[in-house]
Amino acid sequence: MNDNSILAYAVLGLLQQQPRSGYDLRKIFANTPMRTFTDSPGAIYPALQRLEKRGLVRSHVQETSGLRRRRLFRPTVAGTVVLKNWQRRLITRDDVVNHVDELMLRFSFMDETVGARRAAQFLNALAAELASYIPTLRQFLKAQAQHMPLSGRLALESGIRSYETLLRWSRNSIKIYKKRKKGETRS
Amino acid sequence: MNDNSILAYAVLGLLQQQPRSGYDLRKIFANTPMRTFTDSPGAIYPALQRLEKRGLVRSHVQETSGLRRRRLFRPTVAGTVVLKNWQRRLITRDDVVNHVDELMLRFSFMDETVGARRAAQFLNALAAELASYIPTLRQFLKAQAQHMPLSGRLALESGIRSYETLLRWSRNSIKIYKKRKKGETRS
DNA sequence: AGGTTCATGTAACCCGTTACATGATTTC
DNA sequence: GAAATCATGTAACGGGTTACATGAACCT
Repeated sequence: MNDNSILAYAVLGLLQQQPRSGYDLRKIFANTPMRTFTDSPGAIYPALQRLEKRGLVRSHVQETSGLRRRRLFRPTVAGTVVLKNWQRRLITRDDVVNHVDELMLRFSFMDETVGARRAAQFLNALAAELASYIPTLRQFLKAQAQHMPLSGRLALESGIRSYETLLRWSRNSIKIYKKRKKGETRS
Repeated sequence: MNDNSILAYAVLGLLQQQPRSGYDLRKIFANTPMRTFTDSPGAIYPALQRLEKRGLVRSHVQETSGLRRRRLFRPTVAGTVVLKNWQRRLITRDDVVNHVDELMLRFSFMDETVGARRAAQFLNALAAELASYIPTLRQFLKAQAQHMPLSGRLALESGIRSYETLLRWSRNSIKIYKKRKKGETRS
């Protein structure tokens, strides 16, 4: 079977927090910083149907009195497993080059699913991959700068800075997890 | 007719620099920081066919002696117009939220197509849109932080920092364009 | 002669986009 | 009772992904 789409994983992560309807998900994708995901019904409802067909979520119509009919979805045990396995995948160069958004999505639900220890491990792996990737970009820029127009050079510089910011963020976040761990063992 | 895909615009921009074959493009997408684009033949060759069907590029087989046959593509006048119009589009909130990559691609060929003045205008518009968008993210984080798990908070913080870095980059780049302009008028 | 690289393609599949459609419930 | 919102769907379309396929030229 195929891998789930990134939208499907976003849905699975949100359902992990609490049961929600398709419309609930659409509202989240429309009104929060998760608006990078589509809130189109033509994407959400088919995605939910696929998840259910694959046995990763279960749904039943809510039949409380006076309310509009809502189909509530919640993850199955298999769905939770699939979500966790996705989050625990090794971080590859390809992830860093082409799928940073997916990496951040994997991370954003980690506390609630695989726990703080795993989250910190994830950050360490991410920092390592970034620390190895960034120099290759800097090297390319240095070698090619003279042959590139100003806008091209600047565009590349922008990409590099973005990765550097992400590296600083991940190192800083690692510290925060360490601090919190200390606080917990003491209390 | 439909808009061209972002891959199609990347191709069009590269052909604007010099005539290239599908294989040339694949090598660029495989071996340079433009590797965010696919180098799959199943994407490149159909994209070139569509561009030709739409009259935006023209191709002819290179018939030099002793070489492997190569189909060289170059933009038509219409293709150049379409590329420039795409680059000159107004920057929207939606661009900043969902299509930053496309914005950077638009910018990266600007010197060679619409010129330095337009590039500087683009940066000003980008900085303005970012300066208006970032506070809404900060506000959301402040309001929701207490209801969010640590990893969720951090993921959002990462997104905000990325936008802040982009804003700093654009302001810095504006300065560089101003400096270069001064130098040119003086010389 | 055989392997590698060059070079160009095709076809099935998946899924997000866009647009349309329907009806119930709340609100004024 | 009209408009807005809630809520869930469907269908055509486009284009990237994956995998397969073919053959010429170059290298050893």
